[in-house]
Amino acid sequence: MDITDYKSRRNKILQSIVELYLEDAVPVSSRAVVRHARLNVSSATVRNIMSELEELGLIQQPHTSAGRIPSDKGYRYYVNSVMQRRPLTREETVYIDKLAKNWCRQIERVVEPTIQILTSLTNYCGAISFPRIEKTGFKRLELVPISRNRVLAVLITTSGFVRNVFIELDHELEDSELLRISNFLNSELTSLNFDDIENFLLRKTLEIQDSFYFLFKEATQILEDLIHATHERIVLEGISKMIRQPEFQDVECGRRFLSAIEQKNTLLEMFMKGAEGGAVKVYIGDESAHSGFYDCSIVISPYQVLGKAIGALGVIGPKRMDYAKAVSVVEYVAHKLSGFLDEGDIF
Amino acid sequence: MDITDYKSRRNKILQSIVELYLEDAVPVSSRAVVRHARLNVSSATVRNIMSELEELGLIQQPHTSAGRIPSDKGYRYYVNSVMQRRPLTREETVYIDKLAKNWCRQIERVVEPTIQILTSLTNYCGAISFPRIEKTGFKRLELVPISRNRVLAVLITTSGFVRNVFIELDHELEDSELLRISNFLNSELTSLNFDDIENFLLRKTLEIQDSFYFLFKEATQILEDLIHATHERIVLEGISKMIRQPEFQDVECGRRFLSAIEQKNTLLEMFMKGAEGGAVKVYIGDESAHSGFYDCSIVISPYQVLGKAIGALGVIGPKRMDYAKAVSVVEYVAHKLSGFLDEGDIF
DNA sequence: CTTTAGCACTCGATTCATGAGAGTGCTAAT
DNA sequence: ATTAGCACTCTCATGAATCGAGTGCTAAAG
Repeated sequence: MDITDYKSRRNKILQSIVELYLEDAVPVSSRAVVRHARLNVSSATVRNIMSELEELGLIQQPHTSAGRIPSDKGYRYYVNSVMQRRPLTREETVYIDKLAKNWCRQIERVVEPTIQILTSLTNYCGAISFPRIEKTGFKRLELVPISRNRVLAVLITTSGFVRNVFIELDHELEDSELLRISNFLNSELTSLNFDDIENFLLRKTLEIQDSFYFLFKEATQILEDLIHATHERIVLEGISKMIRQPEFQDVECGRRFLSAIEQKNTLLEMFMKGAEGGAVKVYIGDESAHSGFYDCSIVISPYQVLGKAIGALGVIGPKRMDYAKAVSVVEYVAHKLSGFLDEGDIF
Repeated sequence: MDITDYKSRRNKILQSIVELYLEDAVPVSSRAVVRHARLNVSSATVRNIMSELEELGLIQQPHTSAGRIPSDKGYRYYVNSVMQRRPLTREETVYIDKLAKNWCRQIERVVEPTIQILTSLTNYCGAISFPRIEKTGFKRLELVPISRNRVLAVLITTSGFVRNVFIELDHELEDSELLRISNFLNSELTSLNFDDIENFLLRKTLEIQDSFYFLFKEATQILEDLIHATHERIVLEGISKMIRQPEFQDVECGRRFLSAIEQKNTLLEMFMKGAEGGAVKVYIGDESAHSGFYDCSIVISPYQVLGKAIGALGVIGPKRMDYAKAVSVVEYVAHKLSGFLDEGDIF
């Protein structure tokens, strides 16, 4: 038996351990591996290999004379090198497509069906961060005069989302002046990124002619207010499904988890990080930096508009999660959502 | 000793039992009552009265030779007849006033600080239902043409909230026609209630002159879309605080609770009911109709605009909650929020 | 040299008995 | 009507005994 055969058998056994543990949340014995992996060897042989795997730090024993469970390192190795991508089943894609029909150009109407997909299909917590307006493009601005020095600013982004904010102006403005501002911005900024817009405005401030200066200052203020109006947000659901997972039988473990997911800032930060780069990311246990997620793993994918990540979505499950399935679902949903957002050009 | 003295002593003992149980979540013994209620009688006397209270169904024993805990009926009696209103402390009002400064004319910006107040001050779950637009008044409508047959409708309500929706028109409309529609609606509907508006439109449909008919139909469609755009919603936070209460030591109990609060529909329904009438309502255990809340009590108050309830806010705590405090906090916050909404006339 | 049958050993989980302690209910005395 | 006193009940914590799943090691077999 040459070396690759030998290695592949070891992988097979690791795979069995991960998958059996995923099913039952009970330490896996050598006999169970034999049955599951259909290797034509005895449990004693498997035991030998298992102790190698343990020396490598890929699996561990909760106590002598118990079966083995994967270590964090073991999960990592499994995800990187052993796990096989499992394509979604027909039912799953049908279900996703059905719920995705409910998406429409209103943030809440995107968030809710999406989370529903994630939680129902995985039975873990589903989460999605709101699209970051700075990463998306300017489409159109309307200024509705409300009273002497109060204006309702309505902003439409390239992906078709609307954001509005009441603005107190420093000076009273004529309706015609308001119109001049919005015309100016609409002509200058179309399709610019908000990141770029802030630069653009700064640059422009220097070269602007005097008569226009006041208006321009107001315009800048309005845009700034709009861009920073809604602070970043993240929504998460499916707690009750998650808490039914056997690891949360332990009360303390459950409480730790609940505290962790209520810290929306930390969660959001993690999703921001998950939105960098293009691919699905998997954080296993401690890798997610927040100690409350020690027993969990997180699968995150960015979603994009015109190739630019503007947010992230994913699932938070027990470390013992069905990575293959989670990755497939998250990936597919993110892809589909990105497609939807790209069609946002409704003009 | 005459009968009222006798009754008052019984009440005092019930009160002690409720309050001691509130503190420690441990069945209350006769000795503890003696100490707490400062009655100049022996524990044996208290024991006699306690067995009367038990016969009345106000308290119960988890098992022979344990102390007593209040029954649902006991809590009810306590809330109705024994509990003394406790005014908020200086710190509490200061805290509330400080957070209420963050309120502004954007629903999310009202919801979040409010929930924060409720959860921090009570250590239970805080919840608030979104304002129901049907119960509030029409202030202003803007129609922004987006493309040939697509319009962004922006609606401002009397309490200063904004709602917008994209509308696909059945026919292409000129900008001037759009203007005519919005002018018409703005002049006719000002300050009408949305409930009334739907009637008004129905009535008007019959007497409208032909030339205007098409526009009018479009207008009706737009308003309908706006009114029903956002489905009712409710937000709840503070789960991790709640789950730290000793009754949720029991895993099953915690899971039941978590399942219950994830059923947003049921929760919302309850809050709708809680928004009827003007006063704070207390639902104890089973009274809240949803079995998942069997171990919980709910304190709800409507919040109003111009005397009309448009939503509800409250806390969900263990049955063994500090009713006096919860009622005070919920009442004060609801009152303050109503005041804020009444100032919504920003024109 | 690899594989395996066999067996002793380990350790968690379960069961049962025991005792302590908290609290009651009842009775008889005040 | 109240209370001291006491027997009784039930939970909870502790510890011993047992069971069984699973391992690691050894020696034999392929």
